[in-house]
Amino acid sequence: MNAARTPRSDDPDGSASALGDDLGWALGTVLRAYRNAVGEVMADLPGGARGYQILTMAGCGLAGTQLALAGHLGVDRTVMTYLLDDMERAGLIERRCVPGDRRAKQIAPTPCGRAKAAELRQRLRCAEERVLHSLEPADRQRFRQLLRQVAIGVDGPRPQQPGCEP
Amino acid sequence: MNAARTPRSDDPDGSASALGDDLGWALGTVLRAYRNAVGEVMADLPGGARGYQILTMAGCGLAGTQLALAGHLGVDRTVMTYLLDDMERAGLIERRCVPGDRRAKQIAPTPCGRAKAAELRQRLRCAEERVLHSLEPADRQRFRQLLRQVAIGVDGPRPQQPGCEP
DNA sequence: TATTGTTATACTCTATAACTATA
DNA sequence: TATAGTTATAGAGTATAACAATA
Repeated sequence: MNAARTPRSDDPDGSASALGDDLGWALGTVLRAYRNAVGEVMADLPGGARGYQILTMAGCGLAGTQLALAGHLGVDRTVMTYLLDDMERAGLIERRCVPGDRRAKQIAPTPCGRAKAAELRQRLRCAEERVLHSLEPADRQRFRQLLRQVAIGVDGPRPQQPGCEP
Repeated sequence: MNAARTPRSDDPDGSASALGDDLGWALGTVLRAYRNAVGEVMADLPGGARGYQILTMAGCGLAGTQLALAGHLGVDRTVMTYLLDDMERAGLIERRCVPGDRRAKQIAPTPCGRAKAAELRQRLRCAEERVLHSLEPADRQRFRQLLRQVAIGVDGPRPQQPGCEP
């Protein structure tokens, strides 16, 4: 099932083993599949999957300011403005004043936004499971856990690996 | 370590547990980190990480025609034309005639392209490991394996999950 | 008639720069 | 002076449509 780790005579530069270990290809392929699967579920939600993520964060009271939200989602603050404009127009979130800093805006879900997120949650979960259908249930949980650990860790320190940049 | 699965009184709609299980956020975050880490390694390679993937495929003799390559990489065939134009200009690949179909082009690496891919392989692997640094070595292998299994499986059948679309 | 590849064009997404208002 | 947010503009990346050559 795994690509061979030992060099073969017809593969002197290790291309073959590199194929199966290409993290970039696998990540890109899975994210593309995710977008396809989730796209229809999120079709009528402003911002799509990202709009859902904002609603979820805001639902936990963890959204914070627009800048914090932009950092969490990995987009520029200007993108966040457009995104929140759309969501506010749709009545899903509201911009509240932050006590103590009149520049910043606190992002909070409206009751309608909460309801929408709760409605989508189940359908999203199903779409996600379809993406992971080639894993057995136990492996799906394991995969989710590992992926989440990687995602949380990427903002942390990036220690030099031994044997790199010799 | 895991988000709570049981409903809590201050989280009636399950937002909190949904946070840690959001596959889309985790995938997006990890892919973004991957691009940041790998970007500098692939800076001078036409097509970046995608150019590397093409070289790797072609190095194994698995690249096939431009259309097959485009499908594997998940891009439009027109994008593939531009991409291969750049790589051909840089002397990394060449378009060969396919015996039996004079419309199609077989993509093959030049010796220079092979050497470039081999040179980048080690540095790429190091960059990838930095992205995965929050996992222990054993978990990194496990994660790579699971991710690859998902990626390979996404093109297969998408069976209906029980409990979905009721 | 359908398919492979190319070219020209248009669109989408995102970032950069300049601005206002606060700190 | 620096920061949060907005707006206008420009850029990168991608897709759509039309085309030529071939099946």
